[in-house]
Amino acid sequence: MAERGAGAARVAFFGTPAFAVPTLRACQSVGTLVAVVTQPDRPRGRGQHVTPSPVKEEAERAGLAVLQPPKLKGTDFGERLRALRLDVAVVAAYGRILPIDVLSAPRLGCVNVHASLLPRWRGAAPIQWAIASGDTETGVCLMQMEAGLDTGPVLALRRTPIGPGDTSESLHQRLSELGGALVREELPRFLAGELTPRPQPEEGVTLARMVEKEDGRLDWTRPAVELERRVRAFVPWPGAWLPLGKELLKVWRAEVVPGSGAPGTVLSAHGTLDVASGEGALRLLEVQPEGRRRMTAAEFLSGHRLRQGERPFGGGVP
RNA sequence: CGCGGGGUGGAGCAGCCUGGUAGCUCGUCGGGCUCAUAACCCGAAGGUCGCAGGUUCAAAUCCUGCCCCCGCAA
Repeated sequence: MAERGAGAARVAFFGTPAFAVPTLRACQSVGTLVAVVTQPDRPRGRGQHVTPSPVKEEAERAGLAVLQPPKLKGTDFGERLRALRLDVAVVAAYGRILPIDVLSAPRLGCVNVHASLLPRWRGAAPIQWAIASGDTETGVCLMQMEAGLDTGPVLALRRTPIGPGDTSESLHQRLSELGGALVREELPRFLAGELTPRPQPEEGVTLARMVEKEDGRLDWTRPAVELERRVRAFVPWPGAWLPLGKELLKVWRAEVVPGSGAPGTVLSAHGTLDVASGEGALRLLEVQPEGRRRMTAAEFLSGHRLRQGERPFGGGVP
């Protein structure tokens, strides 16, 4: 079989959310995109309108063929991919596990763009858990996929620091672009056989499980530093939140301040809203009651008279 | 037609069920008090109650339609 130049490489792309779009564009610049695979249009958002994925929208703008198989496992999809005589498939946040027959369909297999420094944060929500855990550095990995979840050898990576002001939104944005750059620069080298797959070490494996609504609940018995990280980690979804009467109060921005008291106790309600935690206090800077817009703590306090010593947000201790 | 909350002086809210004088906290302006202050006192300005129609002697309030914002869900 004759060597093909990188520009002629036959590439398939698997991806779904906005995170994957820069990588999709990178693939276009590296080879010939034979197929773009994304999740089926689903009811989304308020009103539950059936909406195409960001990747599908981008692919259609570019006039690329889009495939939206509802199922991969136990179908002939692997076979259909094989028929495309692919050199490689690039996967970025596709959102489904690829079965063996799909992974082995391209000549060089499938490579994945993963938003963490593997083996740390394998799994669904690496960005959120990196922030929530207080990591000071993260990055993107280009890895060779195998049957296990994010277990394959790493081909190349890019690092980026996590700043004290980073949120999942800002990191998401940065890593998304870094992922695109990674593929644009390293995929040609992979195709040329210039990259050495490095197996992931056994040490340091962590799993970034999918984030649930409940993960956003602020537990006042925890240290304030941890609560503040959750605020940044779970923006924009599920958001850090507190029960307030029968409703939810979302916390968009907060900072750690000195102070102590029974967890959940309001320490200050004069312009600033400080609440005692298990260690230190959390100053709520920007909040959002259900059905209302985001507002500063001072605005919130104008209409919700809270007093020092109250525990309006649940105690954290039953 | 997925479920639900909301749009009231500059800000955040109450009032709506049970139509009948536009209310609260803050801010703004003027004055006073205090060594001082997130303090306190006195006074003032500022509102087509999202838009349009309807019912009524009378609509922020009841009915209909529309616009906009948001939570749940994903």
